[in-house]
Amino acid sequence: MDYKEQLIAFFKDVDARCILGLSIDCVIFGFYDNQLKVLLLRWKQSDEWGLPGGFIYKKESVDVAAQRILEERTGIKELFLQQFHTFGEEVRYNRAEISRKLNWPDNSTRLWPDRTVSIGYFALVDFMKVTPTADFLTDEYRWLDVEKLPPLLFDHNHIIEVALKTLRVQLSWQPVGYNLLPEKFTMPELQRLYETILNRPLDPRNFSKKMRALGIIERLEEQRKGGAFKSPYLFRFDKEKYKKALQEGHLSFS
Amino acid sequence: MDYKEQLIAFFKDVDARCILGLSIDCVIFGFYDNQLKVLLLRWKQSDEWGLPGGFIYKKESVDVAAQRILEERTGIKELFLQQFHTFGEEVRYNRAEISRKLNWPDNSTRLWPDRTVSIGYFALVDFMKVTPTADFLTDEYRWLDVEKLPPLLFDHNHIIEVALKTLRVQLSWQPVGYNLLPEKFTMPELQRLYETILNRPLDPRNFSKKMRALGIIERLEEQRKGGAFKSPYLFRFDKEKYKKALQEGHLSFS
DNA sequence: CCAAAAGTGTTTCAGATACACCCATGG
DNA sequence: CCATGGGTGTATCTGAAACACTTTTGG
Repeated sequence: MDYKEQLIAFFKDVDARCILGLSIDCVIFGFYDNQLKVLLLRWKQSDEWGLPGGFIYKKESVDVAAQRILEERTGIKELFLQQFHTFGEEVRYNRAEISRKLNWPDNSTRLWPDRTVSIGYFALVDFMKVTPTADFLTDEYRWLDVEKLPPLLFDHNHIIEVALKTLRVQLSWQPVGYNLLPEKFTMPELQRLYETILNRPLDPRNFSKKMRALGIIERLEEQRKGGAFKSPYLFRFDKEKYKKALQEGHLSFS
Repeated sequence: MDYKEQLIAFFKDVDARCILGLSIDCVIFGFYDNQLKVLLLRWKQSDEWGLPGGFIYKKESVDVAAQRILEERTGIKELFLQQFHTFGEEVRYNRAEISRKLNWPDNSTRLWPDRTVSIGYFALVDFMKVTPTADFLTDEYRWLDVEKLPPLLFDHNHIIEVALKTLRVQLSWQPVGYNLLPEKFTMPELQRLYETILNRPLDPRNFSKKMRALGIIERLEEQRKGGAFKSPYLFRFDKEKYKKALQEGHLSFS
């Protein structure tokens, strides 16, 4: 089978097994190199990038489908995953344009629906624990800086914007640090994470004071060596206290 | 045509004009008699109540569909309307049970899809400005107190709960008072509204102080007469200042 | 005159902000 | 020894919370 035939078979299969006209798009956030990153996939035979996504089986809840898609793409089973918006614009893409951008044979989009409503989920993952895997339609993945995204396929730039906005608003009651950082981290790393998401600088004295006051992290004896400067202490989240603080609505930065 | 034939024709029409397997449910909040109310519809030939809802035309954005459905049910064109969650459980209703509850003829649900994903919207409306209208499937409407709802059709109790939770969280940055109250209102009425949504009492001195400090309302010379007690002053929102305060993130009750 | 609801000011406390210097490390 | 980033405490301000009595009205 050549690619064209494979594509047609793929869409026939989707039509048979999945709900029509409804899809899921996942904005997978990671934190690395002091930058907030999004996992993106490059579509086969093209230079076009888009979000990981997929379809919902006829007998499968939407949440489970999102989890499945995420696990397929990242290999992570337990992760923070949240529905944030459903995108239902009348025109979310131009079929001819997509066909051209993706270098698809002319009639391969016949089975592609006229319009698709997409349910957006965002996930927070520990960059280091992820082993990204491309799907049938794509053959390369990359973590891209949220602040420096190229034009993406479909309305994916818009979807990422909405996800980011949601993340900012929810920063006060979501376990952001817990999910985006490795087990051990330094105070400046945690601060950088919050600064990146909020997109503004925070005072290191006040930040550290607040984090320590909440009692959600514990300082380890270890220090991180290697930089040409004072070795920072390592910290670890106290999972229980973190959850409690979130429930009680602390962790807000106004 | 008897009801059975009408039903079949109705669903055939929906199938032809609308997106399959996707619907909209609207939680329409109103405030009256110091209680937060939801607009519900009674389905024809039954005693079962459910939320106003509808389907999305093939060439229509989901937001526009929600607006259209709301206008059809309330007669109001400009209203506060917001998508809050998409409900995609694998089993959101039992077809046989629904058929029985609604006293539908046995084969009338053939055209009814196996499962439907529903996009939830909530609206805040001025109770007095609404002239509710039943739709094809229903023949009576009623405003019910959110705290005293009977078991509703489908997963509508759950949908209302989620809407209410969202409303509570967003109370700090949504124009709740502006949309739910009539043009002129008293301070105790406004306070009662906030108390009802938050489901806890607020101190009248602090409340009034805060509202006045924000400068989003203006006191009129008029007073409301009629009660066997001191006549309260009437207030009116300063629309511009209200919007500004919301944008700046005031109006939070912690 | 009495019951019911409206109206109003001060004190206290907690959390947020502003702010600057010394320390440790590798090169 | 120097450049770089890490680490820390105090004073001030703002907004939230607690709290009780007087006024008006209709019956």
